[in-house]
Amino acid sequence: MQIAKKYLTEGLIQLTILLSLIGVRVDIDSYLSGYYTPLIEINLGPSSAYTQTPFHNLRDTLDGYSVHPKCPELDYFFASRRLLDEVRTLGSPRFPTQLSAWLVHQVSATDKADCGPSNTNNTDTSSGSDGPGDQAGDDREHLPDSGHEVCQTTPGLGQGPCNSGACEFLQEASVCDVTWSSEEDAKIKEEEETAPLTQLAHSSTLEHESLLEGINVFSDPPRHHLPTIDIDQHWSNLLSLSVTDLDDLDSLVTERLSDLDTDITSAISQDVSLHDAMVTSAGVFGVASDRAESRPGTQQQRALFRLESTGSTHSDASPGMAVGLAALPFASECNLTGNVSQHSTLGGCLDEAVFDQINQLGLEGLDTIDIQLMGCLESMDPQVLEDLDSDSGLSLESSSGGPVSPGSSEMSSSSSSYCEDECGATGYSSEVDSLPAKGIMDYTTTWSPIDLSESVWHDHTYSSPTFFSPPSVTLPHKGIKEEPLSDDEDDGQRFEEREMSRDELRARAMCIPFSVLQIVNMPVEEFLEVLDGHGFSSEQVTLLRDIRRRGKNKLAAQNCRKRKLDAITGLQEEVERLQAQRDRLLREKQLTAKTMGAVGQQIKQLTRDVLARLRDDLGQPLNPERFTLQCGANGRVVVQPVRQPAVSTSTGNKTDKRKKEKKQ
DNA sequence: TAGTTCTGTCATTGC
DNA sequence: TCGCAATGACAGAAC
Repeated sequence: MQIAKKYLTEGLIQLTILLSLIGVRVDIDSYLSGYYTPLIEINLGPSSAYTQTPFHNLRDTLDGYSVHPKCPELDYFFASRRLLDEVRTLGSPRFPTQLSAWLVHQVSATDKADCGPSNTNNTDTSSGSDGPGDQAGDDREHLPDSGHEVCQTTPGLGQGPCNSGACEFLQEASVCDVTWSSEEDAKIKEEEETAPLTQLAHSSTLEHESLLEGINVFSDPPRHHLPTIDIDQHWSNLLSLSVTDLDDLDSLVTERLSDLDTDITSAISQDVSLHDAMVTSAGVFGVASDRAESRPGTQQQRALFRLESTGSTHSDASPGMAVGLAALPFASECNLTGNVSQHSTLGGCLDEAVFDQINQLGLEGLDTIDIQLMGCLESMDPQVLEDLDSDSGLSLESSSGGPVSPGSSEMSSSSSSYCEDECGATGYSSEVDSLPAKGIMDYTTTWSPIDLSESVWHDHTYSSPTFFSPPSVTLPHKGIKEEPLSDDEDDGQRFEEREMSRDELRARAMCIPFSVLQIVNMPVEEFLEVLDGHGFSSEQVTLLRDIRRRGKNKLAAQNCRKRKLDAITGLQEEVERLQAQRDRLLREKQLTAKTMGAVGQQIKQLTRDVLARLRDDLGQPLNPERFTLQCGANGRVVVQPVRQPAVSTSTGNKTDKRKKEKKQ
């Protein structure tokens, strides 16, 4: 029992180490490419109200629309959300590995029979249907064959010792990545057909491998199944793995891990609670088990509840930490583990380790955002939450004209004038900013605590527009704040006229049948054709040219200012980085000086000792003040007279010595 | 009321 | 030569 305890404790320490590594080493591109689909499923799925915000999808993926990459607020928000999402996404594919390790002792041989002899990822349909440990269920709930996948992916996690994902992980982590062969590639193609079934279990392994090796292997397909090994071998492999591959482990995590003690073993002894932990945690990641999450109607509620409970569980952490923690896969598991009273220590350690790592990544900003978001979410009905989730994107889109959010249809209907122009010819961003006031007032009010639409998301999207904008409006930015919309049409018209730009008014006054956006954005050839083909007067032509010039210059100015701000920001970051480097070098310098001083003292002492043992021609000990030891390049040590420093005060002594030497 | 910030515009330069 | 992007400078509005 003692041995088992030791194994389990150390093994869990290693698992925690791996988790901390997960928290640290996040490869964005890999996730975007390798896990893009699950990411989308997770974030767009209704089961996770917190993760539904599709901001990370806005930039590059939606119908040619993209938020301008230079928008600083967007950058910050996207970066934060993306990192958070990535960390959160780690849960579904990675946790199976951890779960497998936890369940090594749980599943008996009978389950093995359920799993089938050859397929390590089959299994345990009961666990699959019931969902313990199944994180893929949520992702695939929306899929027609979700149940099937759940059954088959889950097993890989909860299998017996020989087939557990831990086995695979252990072996693959230490061996497989290096010995990846073409033969396996062939198998990959076959298995890619059944990838949804096996990839989940494998993905965790792959990610761990990548973490260990510092290489992104997310494109790796599922591996073939490895032979089984016994539990002792698992743990020994795991331990050896840690020794060889985890040398660079963060010391902080290691310190935290030292706190793991009896609670861990007791936690390990309760596999059922771990199952439950995985089950309940699945909702957060969008990965569900059928048992716990089979009722779709309760999913959002469960997710929300889980978020709240997570925050309450970690009372020692800041609210933001707690909230952010809920978004993390391991965090939620920790939380759930902590819900089982005996596991609080482990959960706390994991949480702290993970967040220490995250904080080191500079993700503090996540807290502020997520605090606000969760502040809204927690106060709402789950059903409303679901809507708001999309609205969170909408508020962004409302400023950017993006088509993503469900509310966009409403937005476009009410303000189609600009939304048709997905270009984001956002020199006329003021128009876009006014959207919330027109079309989505309800959403705006709902999101008032964050109020992204008002001031945060100034959409200075300067990307070249593909245009089409409706005649009217270049609304000055201030327009939104000044004038609440009136339902009265006359008031609306007057408001519109009042908010029209000067050029728009001029164009209308000159009977120019083009909007400013059209004039500005149309290709030069088309513009020239318009000038020639419509029989405009010289005044009209001049106005058209001026409007086009001013419009383009306006965009250019916005671009220019944005770049300037970016440059300033970059320089500030560079300054901070250099200051930190300077401080570090100064500390190193001081340390080096100290070391040199100590070594010098040692050398002096050693020299004195040696000289004291040497005798001159008269048999007298050598005076350490007059002689010193010099080590030559060949390694020989010779005794040399001390050179007197050429100081003015010692000139007299020098002359005396010279006289003495001459006499001698 | 002065200072700050934001935005639009003009003039200029270089490609 | 023309179109355009980039940018400095200025002015006006809003806070």
